[in-house]
Amino acid sequence: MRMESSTPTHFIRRIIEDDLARGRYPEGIHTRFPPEPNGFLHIGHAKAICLNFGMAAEYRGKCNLRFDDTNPEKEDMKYVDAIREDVRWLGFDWEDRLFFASDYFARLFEFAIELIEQGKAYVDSMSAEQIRQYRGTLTEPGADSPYRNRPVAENLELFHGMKDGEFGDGEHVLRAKIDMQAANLNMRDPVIYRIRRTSHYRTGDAWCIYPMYDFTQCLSDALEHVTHSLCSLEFEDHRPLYDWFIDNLDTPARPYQYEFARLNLEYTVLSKRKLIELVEDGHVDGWDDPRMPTISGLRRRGFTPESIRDFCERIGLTKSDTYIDAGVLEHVIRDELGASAPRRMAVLRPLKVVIDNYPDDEEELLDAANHPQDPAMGTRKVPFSKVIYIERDDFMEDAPKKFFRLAPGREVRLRYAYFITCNEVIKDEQTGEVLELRCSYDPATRGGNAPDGRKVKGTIHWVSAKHGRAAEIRLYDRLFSVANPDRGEQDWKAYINPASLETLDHCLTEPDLAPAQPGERFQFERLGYFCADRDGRQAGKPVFNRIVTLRDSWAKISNR
RNA sequence: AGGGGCGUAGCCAAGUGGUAAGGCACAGGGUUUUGAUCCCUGCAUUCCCAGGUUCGAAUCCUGGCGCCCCUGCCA
Repeated sequence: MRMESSTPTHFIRRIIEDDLARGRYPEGIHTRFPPEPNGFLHIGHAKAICLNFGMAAEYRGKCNLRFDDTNPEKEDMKYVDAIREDVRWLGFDWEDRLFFASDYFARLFEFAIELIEQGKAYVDSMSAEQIRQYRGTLTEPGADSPYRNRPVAENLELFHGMKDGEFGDGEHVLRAKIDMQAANLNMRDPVIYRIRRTSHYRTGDAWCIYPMYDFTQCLSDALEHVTHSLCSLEFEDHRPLYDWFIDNLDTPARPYQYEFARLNLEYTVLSKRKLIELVEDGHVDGWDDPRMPTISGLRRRGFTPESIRDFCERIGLTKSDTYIDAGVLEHVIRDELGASAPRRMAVLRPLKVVIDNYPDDEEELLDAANHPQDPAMGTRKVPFSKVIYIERDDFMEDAPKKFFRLAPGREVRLRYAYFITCNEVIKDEQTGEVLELRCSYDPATRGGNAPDGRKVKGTIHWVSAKHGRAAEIRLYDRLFSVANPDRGEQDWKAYINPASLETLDHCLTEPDLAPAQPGERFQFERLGYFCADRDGRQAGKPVFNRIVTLRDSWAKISNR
């Protein structure tokens, strides 16, 4: 149950409340989510999305979606489309505030001119290699570029020349003139414009110079009147630079940057580079492979927007490096689906059961509740007949006392149906494999209760052989076999779990499941939560993804 | 001549000088036609360490230790 005890507070919320209390933002706060459209969003981005849109919603402010697209070499429209879809799917709305840094290229250029005119930026004509050498190191100061004191007029002429395509890539860059001795490397005359003769996915060949992140981010924030610019910890060192541009330029607003720790999740990786590698090397089936920590992967797996928002709320927000226990993600989806998913029966690994004393041609429809705690979800009819299939795991020939399921001579309840007792085990003479069970049923127990008050400890699920429908079911396990693949002795890829996908091709479901639409979620009783996959359309039979298993205390007991 | 951050339970995380919230996980018990759900109960004499200030310290001071980030014309 979500017995939330007051919304958890965190330092960002405190900063905002303090600002509001001081009356600093009579128009309300303004945040933004600024992804670069060079890949797909993952659960780590969800944390930032929930924070930015969440704070805006909570304090009746606004949140923009802004594509930070200043590097033409990596960006593409297909990513902006995917990102828009993912943010919207998560439940957030940027209304009419969809922005692109590339729309600011002209204004950013003017800001650069303004800096040059003030003598606070210069065109440097050293090579990338030289610039690196002049930058110094972590412990040694940098040295001024010989071009550092170029006259303003010359800088202006050169910068216009850069813009007009008079130079090749790398011939010149524009640098902010700050302090080559600064202890903070970011302040050692950072490059703010570079020449790149590459078509931009939005501006085409209109520009051949592109602004750098540090210059773009703060000014874009200012242009959009962002009040609280929230980003991850690795940009803490960039804050002085962020402030420097804002302080030295005539901007329409004064945004402030605050940093929080990014998400790390056990048993997966959350870096764009690694995710790309998983896709390109074929370790997974694409960006939306249900094993991927991408938003699209989680969506296809069967996670709901609500569960992901709940996750982001539960993990907290601080500045300390964290590794979130994989159990938290499992918990949020179980929690939601436990309350909302209709129950159905499906058998993953069928074992034939013949009920000898049941009439050969008879069949009947039994009432089954769609949800044990929620009568409002109604009931359905489940067909029953002489031959059924049960889960192979629900039968043991030599069962320990603690095993409550079916075994020779033991009686169990077939959910919503009858008590049955196992009388005979038919095995393959060669292999010893159990082929089928011969059982008898007690007609008096129809519906699952014995008039004589007799109790059975086990209740198992089943599907009528005659009425069951074939289905393919995909079981997913963790993508990596260790909690922190980044932190091991070996390369992270050495820890990829080779058994992260198990496809079961001969599953049987109750007939009600045959028309399941892609995206529909169910609890298969006693097994877990499952989501119909789009592949079912082509396959001609339904395909279900296992979202997560049910908690299984028997597994814990039997593993001991 | 390095700079910037962070250390509270297995994992997260409240706490801001008044005697360690909460969640996940885990363990035990109860209810149960899902070994599910739900409901109880337990789970830090102590907050990275050592000194100090104080009637009183996770909170303040001093000194250590550990971990993360920073030397792209990426973001």
